[in-house]
Amino acid sequence: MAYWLMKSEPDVFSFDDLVAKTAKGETEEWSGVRNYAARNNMREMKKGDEAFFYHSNIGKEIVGIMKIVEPAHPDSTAELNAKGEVVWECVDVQSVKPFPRPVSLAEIKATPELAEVELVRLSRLSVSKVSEAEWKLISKMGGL
DNA sequence: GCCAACGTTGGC
DNA sequence: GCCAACGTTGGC
Repeated sequence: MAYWLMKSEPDVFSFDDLVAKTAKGETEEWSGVRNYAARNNMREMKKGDEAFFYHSNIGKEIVGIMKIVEPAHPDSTAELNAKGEVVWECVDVQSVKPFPRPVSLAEIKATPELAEVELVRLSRLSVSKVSEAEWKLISKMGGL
């Protein structure tokens, strides 16, 4: 099983929004990603993989865990390219559980073991990889 | 509001 | 295929 981190601006779509959807038995299509590196990461995702939910701009903290319920499929919101192909893809997600204590970007940056985490190293990438060691440490910092 | 980092575009 | 110009993301 692989681990990931996905960003969203909470005033657009927050972790609470995802929790509400999941409670109703619905899934969320992680659409709108228009970056090849992020798309390639989504293509690598498998059903059952878990991902941190990060609030960018507002909060700047990891607030919970979600899971991949459907692997990458064409993004219904994406326009076709000149050849009529779908370039952009997305995965479907549901919430798993919130962090009892959100883990801020400042905290992550202040933790030497997390210096290489892609959230910090590739700050503009909206879908990034998290190693198992990083996953465990951040979960612990979040109170899980 | 500014700026660094990075991706994309387009001229050559 | 290179590179300058420009646009976007996201932290500060």
